[in-house]
Amino acid sequence: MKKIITQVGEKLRANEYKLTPQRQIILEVMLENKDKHLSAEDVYILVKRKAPDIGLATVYRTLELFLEHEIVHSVNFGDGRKRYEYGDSTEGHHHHHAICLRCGKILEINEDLLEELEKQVSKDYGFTVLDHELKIFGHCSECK
Amino acid sequence: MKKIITQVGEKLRANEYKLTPQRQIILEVMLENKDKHLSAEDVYILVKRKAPDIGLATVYRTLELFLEHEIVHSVNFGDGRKRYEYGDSTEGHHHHHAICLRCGKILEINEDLLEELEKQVSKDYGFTVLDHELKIFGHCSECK
DNA sequence: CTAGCTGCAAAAGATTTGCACCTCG
DNA sequence: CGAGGTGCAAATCTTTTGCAGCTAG
Repeated sequence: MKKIITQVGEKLRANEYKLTPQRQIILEVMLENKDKHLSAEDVYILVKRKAPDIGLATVYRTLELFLEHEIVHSVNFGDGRKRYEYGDSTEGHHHHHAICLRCGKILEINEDLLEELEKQVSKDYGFTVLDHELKIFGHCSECK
Repeated sequence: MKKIITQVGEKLRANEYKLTPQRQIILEVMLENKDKHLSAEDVYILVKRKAPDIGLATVYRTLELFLEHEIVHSVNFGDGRKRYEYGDSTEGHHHHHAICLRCGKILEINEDLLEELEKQVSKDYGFTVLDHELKIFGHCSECK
């Protein structure tokens, strides 16, 4: 994990940004909560435990910064808040989400069977595909 | 269109809801703007032209009511507001969206090549798929 | 040093809610 | 008539912004 923090620091510095203690702590929290789809507020609460003086605005600003630098990516489950997850969505190891409409549980789907569809779309619409996001709605094994 | 309005009226009445003039006008606007991804505010502006006395709260309440009764469905493009479109997403004629990251244009993708993936997901995760939503990000033919 | 950061509080947007009055069925 | 609807304004919730002081490099 130390290594990742150093890498991120370099990535930011290469773009004239600084790796402040606050940013480092937010990064740690994101790393400790992979696959958790944290909202800005969630991150704020977790970060507060390590650094009580941090401000909510800093969390928002940092997450947006990380988003631009593809350190995190975001998903929107339609519940009125943006959620963030560690990892670059353009690196190809993006997963999809299956959302249970009864219990609200979110499963990670790690298969990527969309290549065919992407090819089709670039052919038919002249669209260069950079990323995709798939949400599947239904009932999980426990709820049906 | 008259026919659709009557059908919706019956659907609502069957559930103890009323088809008021306001709701009817909102429905008309949705029908006249299929495939347009209107935000609540967009709908409000369009509805105002036909019925200037309508309130924004009514538009919100009505769209949520239509959503529950599967008269409209909603999409979220991550721009901080919910968008609505006429049509039931569970009927199978859902389309997908290709979003251009340069000009913001949204293309409708009408192919449905996700059946394979859905089968895979029900097999591997015991998840009953009811609906899905796919967004593709990239550059459209004009922007690349 | 100084451009970039931070915390705080205020502002901005989107959506929801309380309430007194109105209306569909 | 009465349950459900409506408009309005106020309230709520998430996210953004202005600003004076702070700090990484």
